[in-house]
Amino acid sequence: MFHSIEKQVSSAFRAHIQIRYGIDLPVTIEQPRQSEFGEMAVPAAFQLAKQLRQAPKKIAAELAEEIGPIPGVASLEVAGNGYINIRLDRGAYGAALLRGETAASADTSGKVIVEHTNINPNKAAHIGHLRNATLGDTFVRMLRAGGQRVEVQNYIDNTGVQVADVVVGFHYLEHKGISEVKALLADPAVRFDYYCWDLYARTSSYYKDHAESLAWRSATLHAIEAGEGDVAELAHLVADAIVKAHLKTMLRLDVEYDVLPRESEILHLKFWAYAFELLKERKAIYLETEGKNLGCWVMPGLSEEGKVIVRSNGTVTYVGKDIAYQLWKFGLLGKDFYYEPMHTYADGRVLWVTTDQPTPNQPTPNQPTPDQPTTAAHEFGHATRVFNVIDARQAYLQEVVVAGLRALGYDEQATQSVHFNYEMVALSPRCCADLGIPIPEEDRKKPYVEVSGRKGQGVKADDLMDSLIAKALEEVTSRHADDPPEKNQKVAEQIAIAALRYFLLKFTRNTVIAFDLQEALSFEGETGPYVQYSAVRARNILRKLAERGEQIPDFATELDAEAMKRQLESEDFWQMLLAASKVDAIVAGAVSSGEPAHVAKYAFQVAQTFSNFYAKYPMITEENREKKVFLLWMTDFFRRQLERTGAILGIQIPEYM
RNA sequence: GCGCCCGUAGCUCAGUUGGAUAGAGCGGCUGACUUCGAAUCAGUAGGUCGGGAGUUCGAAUCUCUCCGGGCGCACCA
Repeated sequence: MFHSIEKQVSSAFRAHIQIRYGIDLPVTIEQPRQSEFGEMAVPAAFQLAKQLRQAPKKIAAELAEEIGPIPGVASLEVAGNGYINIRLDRGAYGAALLRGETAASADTSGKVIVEHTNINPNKAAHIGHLRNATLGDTFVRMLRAGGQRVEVQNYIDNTGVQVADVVVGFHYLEHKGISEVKALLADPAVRFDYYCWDLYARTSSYYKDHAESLAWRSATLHAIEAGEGDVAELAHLVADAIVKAHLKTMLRLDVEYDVLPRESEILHLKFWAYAFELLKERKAIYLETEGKNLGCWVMPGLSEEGKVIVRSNGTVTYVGKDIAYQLWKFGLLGKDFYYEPMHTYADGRVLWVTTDQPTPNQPTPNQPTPDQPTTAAHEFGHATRVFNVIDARQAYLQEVVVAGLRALGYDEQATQSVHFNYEMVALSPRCCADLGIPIPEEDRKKPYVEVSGRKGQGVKADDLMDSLIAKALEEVTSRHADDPPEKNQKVAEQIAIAALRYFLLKFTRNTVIAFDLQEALSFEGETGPYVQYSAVRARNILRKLAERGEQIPDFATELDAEAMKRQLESEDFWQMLLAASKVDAIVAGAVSSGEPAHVAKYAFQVAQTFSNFYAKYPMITEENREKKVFLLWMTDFFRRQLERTGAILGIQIPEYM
């Protein structure tokens, strides 16, 4: 609602300025610092002052005088040195919200691909992976809330060094073959992803002590790349099992995907070979004839020596494969994967995985069948914009990929390739102490410490969630001893996930998170559970009313524009309603700035506003009928807005708290 | 050495893309549960926005410089 008026005001000013001064100015709308100044402020006069060489105050006066009526706006006034402050028509605003007007603006500007999670399938997920997935998933929800078509991809590097190292562990260190690993997988007492976590650490440390054993790694990599033999089969077995474990972990957080493109298919379907020809043909890479990169295919430009794309032994680097993959995402490769369904989510959405050959009797994504209803357009790739949610430390490699697109002449796609970067999750020294991770003396005073996955250090995602759920269950049970345990369990899970997601989202992307277990376990203050608690309280009021034998009023018939106007004369009510009605504006802003944290912050603010409202205005005992109905409507409105905003953050509202 | 990021209240962080009197949570201190459930609310203390210079009507935000921290710059990903 707020957002649509904002857009109207902006375009009205833009049009007027165009006619009046012949200047095309994209008019921005700000929020006045003080609420007494009104609901919106237009600083356009300041920008015009430079070009017109006139005092901003004079221009502002002209604009305010001449612009004429704008729907929803009650008055304009010039303030300060040249601000135009805008007051909204409160009655009309409230009445529109009462009617439930929603500006459903479907974005038709093509499809967006968001690639996130991308965990190496060789061990259990850790806290850093959760930041990636939570950021990516929330951004997807934000885009979808704005009407955007989004495809979620989770790239699986099932042929890389990390998988090879675990295979080395099984094969050379533990002398386990396919049947032994299958036995491990079948053993309910073994958590395979945790097992691999430790095995990977053991392999890494073995390499360190026995440098000659690195030959095992390259032998394994070659076997995997060739795709034949027991070692390759073992690698597939491990990677597939770990991918399933990751999907399960992510599902606990309500994170879902549309398709899993796998590196093995990029290799087998010769995506790289095609991209390689393209790069050579368009002179984006050259064969180095001297120096340390002798015999390599190199992309020039980004660093002094250039970036090696193809090694002197003929194998392709990760960046090379990523260029091919990025081309495919934009539909520029002229090749496609084959697909098969891998999993069906609770809402019927199907998760597809790539394969290297057509699977008989399986519906393919491009040919939906009657029993395979089309929920999204069943054609993967062909995006107009691509967001790659990847750790900031890989910025250089992402630049190389984009430079590759540009060198191939795909400037448009290069600009539409966004590295959605974020800083790492480190651990606070206190947290390391809590977890028994040894840290060097000089690190104890640092705000955070980066721990090593190779050493098997870190916080496993599932362990963290388990701790959060245990803590939440304790809290829930202490308040609801009479409720059935399975219900309390469900509530505890919702609270734990909300706490976790909110914790990971409240920091802006370029802030290093110093993870602290005690802080993450907190359910008070600026946390996910606080947001949930507000929504639950709003719902409780309406339920309490029914328990007292009162009907929930039919708001639309009992309140009209006049009643709204009367009630909203109260500055307090007006400010509260205003705060709660800005979801669309906030989400739109957060999408353009690429900051899910802004949505999290807003959710907290709305929750806080409601808590304040709740404490200040008892409503069940309110005697003035109109006011009572209004208060109840406000409560219901808050509830809806909190649920909506929560849903965008992936936070569910529990039945009780 | 080159490149990118960061420095804001005791702690952890926001700061609407250059706007009006710098905000929040935690922690501290005062208060509020017989009331729609206190995972809450009200109040209070706490700032030379790392230092300096510049750009202009206007700077936490842009430029330069210095100080302090982080991360990259592989024929790893």
